[in-house]
Amino acid sequence: MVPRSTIDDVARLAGVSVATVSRALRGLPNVSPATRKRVESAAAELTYTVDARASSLASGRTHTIGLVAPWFDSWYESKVISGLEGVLAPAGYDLLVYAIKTSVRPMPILRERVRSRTVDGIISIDVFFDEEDADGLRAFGVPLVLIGSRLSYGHSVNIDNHHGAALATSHLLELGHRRILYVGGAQDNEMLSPVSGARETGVRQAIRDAGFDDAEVLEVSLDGGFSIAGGTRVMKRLVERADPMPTGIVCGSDEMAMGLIAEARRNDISIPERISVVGFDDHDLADVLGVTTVRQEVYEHGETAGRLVLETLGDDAPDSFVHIDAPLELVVRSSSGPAPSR
Amino acid sequence: MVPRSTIDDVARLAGVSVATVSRALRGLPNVSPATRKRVESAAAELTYTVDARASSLASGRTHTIGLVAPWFDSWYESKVISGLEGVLAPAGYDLLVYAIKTSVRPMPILRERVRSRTVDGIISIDVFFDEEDADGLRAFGVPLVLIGSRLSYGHSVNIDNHHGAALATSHLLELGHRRILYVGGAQDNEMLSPVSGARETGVRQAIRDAGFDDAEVLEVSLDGGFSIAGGTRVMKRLVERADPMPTGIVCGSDEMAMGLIAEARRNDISIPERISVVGFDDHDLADVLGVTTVRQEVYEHGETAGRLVLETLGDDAPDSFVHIDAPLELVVRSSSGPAPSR
DNA sequence: TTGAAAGCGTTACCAC
DNA sequence: GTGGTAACGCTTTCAA
Repeated sequence: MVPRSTIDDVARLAGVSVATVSRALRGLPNVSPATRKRVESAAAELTYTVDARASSLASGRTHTIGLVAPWFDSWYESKVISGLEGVLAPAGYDLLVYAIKTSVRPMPILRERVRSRTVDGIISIDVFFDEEDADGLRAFGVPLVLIGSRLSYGHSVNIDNHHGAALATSHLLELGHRRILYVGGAQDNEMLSPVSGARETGVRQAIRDAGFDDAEVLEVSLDGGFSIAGGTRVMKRLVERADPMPTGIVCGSDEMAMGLIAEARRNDISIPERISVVGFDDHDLADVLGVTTVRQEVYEHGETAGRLVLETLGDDAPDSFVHIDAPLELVVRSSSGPAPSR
Repeated sequence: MVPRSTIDDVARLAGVSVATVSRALRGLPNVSPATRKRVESAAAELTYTVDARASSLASGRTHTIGLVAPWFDSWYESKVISGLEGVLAPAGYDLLVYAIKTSVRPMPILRERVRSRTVDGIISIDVFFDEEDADGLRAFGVPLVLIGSRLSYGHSVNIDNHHGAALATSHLLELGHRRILYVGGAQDNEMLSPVSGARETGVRQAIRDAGFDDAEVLEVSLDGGFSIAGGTRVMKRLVERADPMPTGIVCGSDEMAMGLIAEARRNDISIPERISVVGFDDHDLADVLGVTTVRQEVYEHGETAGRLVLETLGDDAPDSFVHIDAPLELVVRSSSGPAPSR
C-alpha cells in the first residue's frame, strides 16, 4: 500500500502553508510564480492528489452529475451516455448512473441523491415527473435537465414526437398507403407511454390533415413495447389473423421496426412490396438494414444536456429554463415504397 | 431552497447525541429500541439524509465503483453497465463511468481516481494494462476487476476468445467451407487488438486442427474495426476485387457480421447460399437477423464483475484473485450453411 | 446503552 | 502574497 500524502505533507515539503498549497494547486491568483513552482514540484514528488471527498465537503461541490434513466441497456441510452460523457469529462465532471425500474417512483431516488449531496446536478432520460415532483425539485434548487420529457422546473431536450410521427405517416400516405398501422405502446415499460401516445396522436393527425378518416385508415397496436421482441410479436399476430394486412406500418422505434421486418421476411412477406415500414430513431443498424426512419440526433441530445447542466451549476436557484426542440428528419430507405396496387 | 438538516439537528430533536444518531440510523447494535425509534422519527420529520461526502470522509469508503471503458456507446458496454448496475445499486453502491479514449494510457486516470478517493473499487472493460501498470495498481491495493483482459493483479472475467473463434471456424469447416476469411482488426480502435489477435489465432488453430493448411485456407482482413461500418467496408472490397470470394467468413463481432451481410444483400450475394457468415457476441439483433454466432452472456459478465468487486471491498490488500472463464456457445442460425458445391 | 471529542483532508475567510 | 484557522458533516474510538 502506497502511503497517501495529504495537503499537509505538501505544505511541509514546500515550506508553505496548506492554504497556499490549496491556492497554488488550483491555479488561483495571489500566488507568486516562484511559490507555485515549489508547491507544484512538492506535490509531484509526493504524487499528491486532492482528496475529492474532503474537497467536496469543504467546497460544497461534488463535480459529479447524476444520470437517471429507466434502464441502460438500450441503444438510445448508450448514445446519450456517450454524448454526456463527452462534455462532462473534459469539464472535470464525473458521471454517475442510476437505473430506476419502471415501477418505482423516481422522486425518492432523486431526493436521496440531492440531499445526500452526491451530485451537483441531474439529467434524466425519459423520466416523467408530475408537477408535484417539480415543486420538490424546485425546492432543492438543483440543476436539472430532462431528456425526453418536460417540466415546469428544469431545462429540457426534446423532440417533437407528434411531428416526427406525422413525418413518417405523411411519407406513407404520399406513397399511396391507405391502410396504416401504428405500432407503439409500452406494455413492457410503462415509462414510455407518453412518448408512444404523442406519436400515435401525430400519426392520427397526419391522416386527418391529408383529408382521410383516421378511424378508417388507422389501426393501432399498443403492445410493441419499444423492443425488438415487441416488433416481432406484432408481426406474428398480423400474419395469423384473418383481417387484411395494413400496407404501411409506422413504428415508434427502429428496434420494433427491425423485429417486425425480420419476422415479415421469415414469413415471406416482402418489404416494401407488400408492406412498407417506417421506424423512429435512426438506430445504428437502420442504415445497414435499410429501414426508413425518422432520425433524431441522440448523441447530440446527450451533449446538449451536458452543456445545459454545466451552465446551470453556478446559479443556486435557477428560474429560467431552456427547452430545446431537437431536430428530426425523415430518412427514406428501402423499407418503404409505393403501396401495392390493390 | 429547502434548509438542509444535519445530524446535529436530528440529535437535538431526538434529544440524544450525534453519535447515537449515527449508530441508530445505520442500524448498528447497542442502541435501545426506544432510542432508535425516536431517532428515526426525528430524522423522518426533518427529512434528514446523511451527507455522502462527510460520511465518506469520516468512514473512508465512498460507496462508489468506477467503470472504465474505451467508450460507452456500443452494445457490449451497455449490457455490461446494466448488469453491473443491477448488482451494485441494491448493495448501495453507485456506478461512476469514465470513457478513456484509445490513445490515452489508462493508468494516469485510474491513479487519479484511486488517490483522490473517488471510488472504492474499479472495473474495466477491454482495457489492456501491462505488468508495470499491475504493480501500480497493486500498490494502491484497490479492488479491481477486469472484464475482457487479465493481469497479475485483480480479478477478471474473460471468455476464451481463442476457443470461441475455433467454434465458429469448425462450424464452417464442417459445413465444407475451404476458403475462409477472418474479419477482425482494430483499425478504428487499437484497444481491441488483443481480442482480435486471439480470435484470429483461434481460427487458424481450428483450421490446422482439422488437418488443413491455414496458409491456403485462411485469408485475414484486419480492418473490420469491430464496427458495423467496418463490416460493410470489408464486403465492399470483396465485391470489387478480382480474387475468388471466400465461401465462409468468421467475424470478430456481430456488428461487423451485420454490416457485412447487409452489404452482401445489397450486391445480391445470397447468404448463406454463396457465403456463410458467423459472428461473435450474440447481439440483441443477431437472433432477429438470423446471424449464426458465438454467444457470450454479456449482462452476466457485468453481474459477475459487480459481485467480485463487492466481495473484495473488505480486504485492503487483496492478493488472491479469481479468474472467471465465462461460457461461450455456438448458436447456429440462418447466415451459415453448406459450402457452395464448387 | 450513551455521550464527548478527536479526527477525516480540504476550502475559504480574514488577518497580516 | 501568505498563513492561521474555523468550518464542512459525519464516523469512531474511548469513557462513562
